[in-house]
Amino acid sequence: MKQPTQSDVARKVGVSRATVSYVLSGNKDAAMLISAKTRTKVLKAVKELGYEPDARARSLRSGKTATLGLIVPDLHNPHHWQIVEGAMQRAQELGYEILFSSSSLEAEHEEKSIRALFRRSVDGLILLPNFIKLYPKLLAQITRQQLPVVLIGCREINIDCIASINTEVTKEAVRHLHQLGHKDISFLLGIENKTSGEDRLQPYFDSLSENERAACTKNIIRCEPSIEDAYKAAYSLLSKKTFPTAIVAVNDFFALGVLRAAKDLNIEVPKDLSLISFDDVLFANYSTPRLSTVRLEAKLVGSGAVDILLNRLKNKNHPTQKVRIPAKLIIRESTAMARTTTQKGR
Amino acid sequence: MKQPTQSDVARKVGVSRATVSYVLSGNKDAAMLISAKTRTKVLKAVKELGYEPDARARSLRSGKTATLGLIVPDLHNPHHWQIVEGAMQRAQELGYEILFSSSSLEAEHEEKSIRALFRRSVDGLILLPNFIKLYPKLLAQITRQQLPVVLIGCREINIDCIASINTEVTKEAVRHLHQLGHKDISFLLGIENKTSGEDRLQPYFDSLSENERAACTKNIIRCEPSIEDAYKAAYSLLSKKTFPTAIVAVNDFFALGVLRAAKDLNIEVPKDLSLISFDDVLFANYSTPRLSTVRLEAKLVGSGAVDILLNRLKNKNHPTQKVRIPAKLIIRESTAMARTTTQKGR
DNA sequence: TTGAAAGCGCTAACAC
DNA sequence: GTGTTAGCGCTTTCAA
Repeated sequence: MKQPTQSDVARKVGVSRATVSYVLSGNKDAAMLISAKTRTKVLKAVKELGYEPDARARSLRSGKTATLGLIVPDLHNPHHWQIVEGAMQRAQELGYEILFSSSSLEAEHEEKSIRALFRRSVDGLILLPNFIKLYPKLLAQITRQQLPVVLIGCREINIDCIASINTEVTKEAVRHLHQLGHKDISFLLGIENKTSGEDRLQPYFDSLSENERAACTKNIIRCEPSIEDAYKAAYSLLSKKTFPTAIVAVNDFFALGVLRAAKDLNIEVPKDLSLISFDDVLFANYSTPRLSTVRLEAKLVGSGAVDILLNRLKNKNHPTQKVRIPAKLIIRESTAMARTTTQKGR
Repeated sequence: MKQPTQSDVARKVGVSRATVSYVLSGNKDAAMLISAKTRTKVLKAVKELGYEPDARARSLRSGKTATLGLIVPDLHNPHHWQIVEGAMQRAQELGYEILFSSSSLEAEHEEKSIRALFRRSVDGLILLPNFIKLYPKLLAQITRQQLPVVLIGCREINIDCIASINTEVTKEAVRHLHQLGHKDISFLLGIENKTSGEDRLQPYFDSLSENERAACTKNIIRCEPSIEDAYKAAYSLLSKKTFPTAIVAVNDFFALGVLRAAKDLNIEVPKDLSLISFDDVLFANYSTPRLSTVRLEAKLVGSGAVDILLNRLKNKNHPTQKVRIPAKLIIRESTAMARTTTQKGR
């Protein structure tokens, strides 16, 4: 049995296809023109047949898809899920759908994903880019076709974007650590271009004292973006004779790896080591110790991106929108007064 | 500037649209018919113009969409993400796309999501159902249109499905606990119909001794599906004068809540309380203590679902496929010998 | 080896 | 108020 079409409905009621279209289209001007009697008859037939309008045909004709594309780098990081979740919820509220794909941290995938969304003719794109700089051609195509894009993370000029602002709050985090007496603070983040978080490096650096900065090179630790890699990096760092009194981890996920490494080395957090991270994912408040972290409001970023994109769709000439979501330092249990000896205090 | 169409390419090369179609279609019979010279000319023009075939038009005409629908109940549970990830990866490998949506644990959403996928004319559907029993009409429509469906979790007769088999391994988990001397084992799971895991209840029950079963009613704890709810439920359970020596939690997420509640009540896991859960999500191996858990191979379930669905698409008359992915008990640090006193041992 | 033409299911301008 | 009709961009016979 095949899916019923508009014609089936029209035939059943004894009206033309256009009438059915008018009844079902959200278009109010058109809907007004149909008599109540006809409308109810049509609606009844639609129900009986279980008719659903074909979105492809509809959008092919109307030029609108009511669909937004969303690409995130990878699915391992809960932070990205939150963004997706926020975007999907908001889109559904507003009658849009999200076509979502992940680039799996591969440049090639990212390009493929974008092309796929092109083919499906999305009305607009939300991008959390990793590699897009590598694909100027693609970017050129996006602009050439005037496909509205909003970027998550504000880097490019003249493109709508949304991001949580970490600059001030990162400084605040370091200040918090300083106030607790920490003078040797490491920063753990992902390989460049593989994870977000580069934006937090500069304010971290800026907040350090001159002395600290001198030792800084050895204090910036980079690792691959899995929790296991973070664990290993932290393990190796904390195995040294002298290790920092505090670590700033670029996300809660990494923090979990650090926590575990500390535990395995019999280093107590926060007594022997303070730890502060970014995201405030769900489990941050349930780990032991609970994580002091910077809440990034990822869900808001996701939903905000949808709002910006829809604004842009309504008004092509709107000036560039740059939305900044304030991040917030949440102090829980993973930060405390710095230990005084270089070695951990037993 | 508008997206270039097939005609633009044809015009540029000086051939007909059909020729362009032949060159680009995966159809080998057709592709063979085109001279190498023409082909390269066409391909060159395609590149120059940045032409991408319109998937809507293509599928409208050909009747195929190369798109699969996937619906999961909610996005909070990492288990579901793993399924999505597995499915997306496999689909991409095989040249299919996944249209993914979440029903946010709401029956109404679930229905809406399915309808939305209908409209987009997916070739098939992968469903992790919560509420579908409530929508016999929808189910009727699915079968009426002969839309291939694969269910995650094997309940319905005569529909393709894939699931991890928990029966034996759940018994094994309880046996493990028994061997450690546990005689008072609670089971923490979600509200019926809101989370998966019902399948683990019966084997748990079956594994209990008669004595244990007598006390069983009070030992089956249900809560809403958030980590906070699990925390509260565990907190209240563990606050009682006599509390179980072991808890089986329906997923690792809940286990985290339990762990935290125990910590807050100064109950040591595993010394005073053993804990075993299901999923083996990423962080299960990084919590303190590391979680003893049943690995559900969620990614395999996701990719397997895609394989089953594509099999079905190739062969409508294939007998019903019921694939079972063996689950595996992973003993880590959250289980140990039962404490001997009813109270926790200090 | 290529081209012409029909039509997938729908919307929107126009006619009645 | 409702019907007629011309495509949206593509694939796919059939004919040349």
